Amino acid sequence: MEQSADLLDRAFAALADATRRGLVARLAVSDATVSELAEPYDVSLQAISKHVKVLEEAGLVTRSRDAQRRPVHLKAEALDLMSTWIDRYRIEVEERHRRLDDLLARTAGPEDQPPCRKKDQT
Amino acid sequence: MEQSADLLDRAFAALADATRRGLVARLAVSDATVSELAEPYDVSLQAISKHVKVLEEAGLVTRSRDAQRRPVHLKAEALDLMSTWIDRYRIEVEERHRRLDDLLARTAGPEDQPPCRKKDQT
DNA sequence: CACTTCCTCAACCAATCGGTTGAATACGAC
DNA sequence: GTCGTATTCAACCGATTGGTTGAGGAAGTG
Repeated sequence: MEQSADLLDRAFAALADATRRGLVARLAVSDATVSELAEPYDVSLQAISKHVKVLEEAGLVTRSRDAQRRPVHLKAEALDLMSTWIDRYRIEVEERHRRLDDLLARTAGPEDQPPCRKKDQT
Repeated sequence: MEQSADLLDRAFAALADATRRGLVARLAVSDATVSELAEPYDVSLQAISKHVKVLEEAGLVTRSRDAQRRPVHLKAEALDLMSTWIDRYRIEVEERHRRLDDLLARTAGPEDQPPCRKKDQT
């Protein structure tokens, strides 16, 4: 297995699939076994098992053992890592946007202003 | 809600690549052309152009036209969508974790605690 | 007009992905 | 031990991905 891939790579890739996002949503409510997770989906149990493995390798879930069962548990840490990454740049660009709007509003005040293209807001 | 599923797919997939995350980080500072974006990377210009296209189809960036240049602009909206999705379940699982800790702290006080099987409470 | 710059399209290739089916493992019950 | 349940492993397949090279479009300059 290629272990060198970044954790963010795998975390984002893991959530790029609607089925896996569904599993995460389900696991946010409570831990569940693979069989329980597979129940709402019209795919094989092996497919869900693969999905859980992807989530596990992305650090999004952990699995313990309880007899034959392998209850899956959602971890907040990887979600936290992703959220932090996104918010860093989201805030940065929103901040930049706000400053640009300020500048435009300031310059457009007293003077006669040619049609000034502000943000392309629909 | 379901309309955004496809967009979430593409947004998460877009950020699953370290190069594209690098482009987003660069674009958070300021808009840039494809050539400028490609400069730090040791791949062809076409490869970066493809990456930008992926970001665009994920709704993460827009492109305008300025003579020959196609300046790329980072949009906060898609980042916001992803952040919102993640935080919903991140908070949910953290909340659940906190409640479990509370329960354990409360119950573990006076009594000696046998391994307590907590089944799915659905 | 030709020339240059910036960028995209098209074809191709190897690797990965999401799904399948079939076999194998791990555990508890009988 | 055998049986049943839960889960994973292995092999395969079609589609997608990230990269390449080569050609070409779009716009400003001499």
